[in-house]
Amino acid sequence: MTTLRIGDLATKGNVNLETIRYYEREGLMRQPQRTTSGHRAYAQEDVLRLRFIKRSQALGFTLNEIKELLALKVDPRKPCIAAVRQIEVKALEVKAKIAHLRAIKRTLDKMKASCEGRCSVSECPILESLTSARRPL
Amino acid sequence: MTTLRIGDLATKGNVNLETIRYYEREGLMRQPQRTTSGHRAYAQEDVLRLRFIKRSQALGFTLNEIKELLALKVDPRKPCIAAVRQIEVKALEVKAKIAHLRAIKRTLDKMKASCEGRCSVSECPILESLTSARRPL
DNA sequence: ACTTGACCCGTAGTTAACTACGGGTTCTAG
DNA sequence: CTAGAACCCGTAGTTAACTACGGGTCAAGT
Repeated sequence: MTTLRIGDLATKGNVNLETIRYYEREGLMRQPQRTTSGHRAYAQEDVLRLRFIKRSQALGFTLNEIKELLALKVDPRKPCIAAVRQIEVKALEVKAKIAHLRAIKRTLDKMKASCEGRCSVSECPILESLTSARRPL
Repeated sequence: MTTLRIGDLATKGNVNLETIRYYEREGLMRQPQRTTSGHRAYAQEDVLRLRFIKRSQALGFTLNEIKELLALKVDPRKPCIAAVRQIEVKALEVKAKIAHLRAIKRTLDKMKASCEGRCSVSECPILESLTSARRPL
């Protein structure tokens, strides 16, 4: 029943106060009630919404994508298929990123193995391999 | 022996011409010779340098890190141990990123498995799990 | 000679996601 | 009652890595 000031919400959500104002401008957080003097008065529900945003972000969603996820929740009777799709798409994206990073890792490991650090800069196979782009990653 | 104009270098390096000017400002590309009229005249060597930058970038190095790598090459007699270190550090960074993304992937996969897309938005375990941050990633 | 494309420079805009600033009100504790 | 924290707003700055713009000069082909 008690409302939260923006500073309280920021503390509860472990974010900067300015971040909340920013999310409001971007349409991620809704416009809260205001006190007569104009201060923002948040409901408990808004803590959950902020948490939703932060958790989604931790899973790799951009703020725009999170906005889409939040839009889904507008009508609670709607089926959630769109949310499932978003998760699937994101999972594929993450999979692709992992594959890319693994390729990079393999190359770096090979480079590392190619030199013990005792040759001179002009002969170092590592520095040489950075110049010759045999296989583009 | 023939020199390249900035446009030629851009084509050879497969980058935007403005990118080369940017790299010059940032100290990644050296100041090239100039024609009497002030146009940049690049040597073949500069193609290699540009390639070095691009390949390093593809391996996940930031421009600042690349600047360090390039600085190593100033004295060709120096040992290359610093380059090896940089590679090691980057390999660890990439490893950590992969681990992080894998954790995210597992969570996304679990979420996906938790719902078939036929429930309503208000009941969907996916959307619920985004609100309750049980385990921070 | 003329046109058109390439180049020059400094500066400003782009993206994402904040974060900070400044100057003015309001709330709260002592 | 007053100090100072917390809030208000709009705007500007941050980071990385470009990319674009505008207004002017230069080079190359017909």
